[in-house]
Amino acid sequence: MRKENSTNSINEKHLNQNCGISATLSLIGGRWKINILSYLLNEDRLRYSALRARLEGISERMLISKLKELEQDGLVNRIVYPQVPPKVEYELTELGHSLREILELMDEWGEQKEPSH
Amino acid sequence: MRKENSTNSINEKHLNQNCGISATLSLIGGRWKINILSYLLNEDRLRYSALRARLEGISERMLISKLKELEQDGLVNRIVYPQVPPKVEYELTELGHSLREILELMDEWGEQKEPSH
DNA sequence: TTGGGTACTAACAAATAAGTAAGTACGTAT
DNA sequence: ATACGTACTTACTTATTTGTTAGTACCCAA
Repeated sequence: MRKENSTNSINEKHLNQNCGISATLSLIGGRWKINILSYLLNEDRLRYSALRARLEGISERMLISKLKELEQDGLVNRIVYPQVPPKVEYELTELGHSLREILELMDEWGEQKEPSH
Repeated sequence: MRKENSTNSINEKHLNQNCGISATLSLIGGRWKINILSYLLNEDRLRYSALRARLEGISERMLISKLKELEQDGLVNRIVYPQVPPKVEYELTELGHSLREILELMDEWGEQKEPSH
């Protein structure tokens, strides 16, 4: 779905290869990923439906799509229980956990920047 | 230009108010901002033309637009010298400098994640 | 045989971000 | 009078992300 050779994606690729920050942002950026990561940091394992309940306003398409990206990027594990109705849980990988400090710093920074505003 | 009451922007606003990480990301996210910030962290003050030279592939429209956003968000100061041809320098504000630790962590994380790949 | 619960999928539409190309302004130098 | 250097601006196009709506699959239980 992404155009490999648009200037847009060439620029992105180039920056990701030359700048760790860009590379990091490309994994955790976007509207929902950090929230998914945050819930998983605090609650260990969560079922798909539990995540959906916590992420107010997210659509199923977005949730699935972001979970899939996180999984492909090695930040999240998907655990399938072979039963009906289906049960699927998500948890952070070790790499995912290693984001904790960064996320906590960003949270502090964002909160003290705008105190209740 | 932004639609105040699209679901998209409502979701963003809501998250930014309830999550420091989202708020932080909304200030430093996107394709170019972190690179601008990085150069200013390392080189103190830079002229517009110096920034443009460092940011390979950026268009003038993007550079100006990102600088303007950074300025409006209080991360960057714009210093105008009243002379012709024009001379304008950019530097980080105190708030901008306070991102140093976060950016350094993200850089490390991004680099060790994918060692030369 | 109809409906329920859970985790998805697919086709489409809207919104936003990023990029392209061509200009503007204004003193100064030629 | 023309051209130059610097920091922008404008109008427009393309790319990418996000959201909407309506499904699917599966076994079980009534």
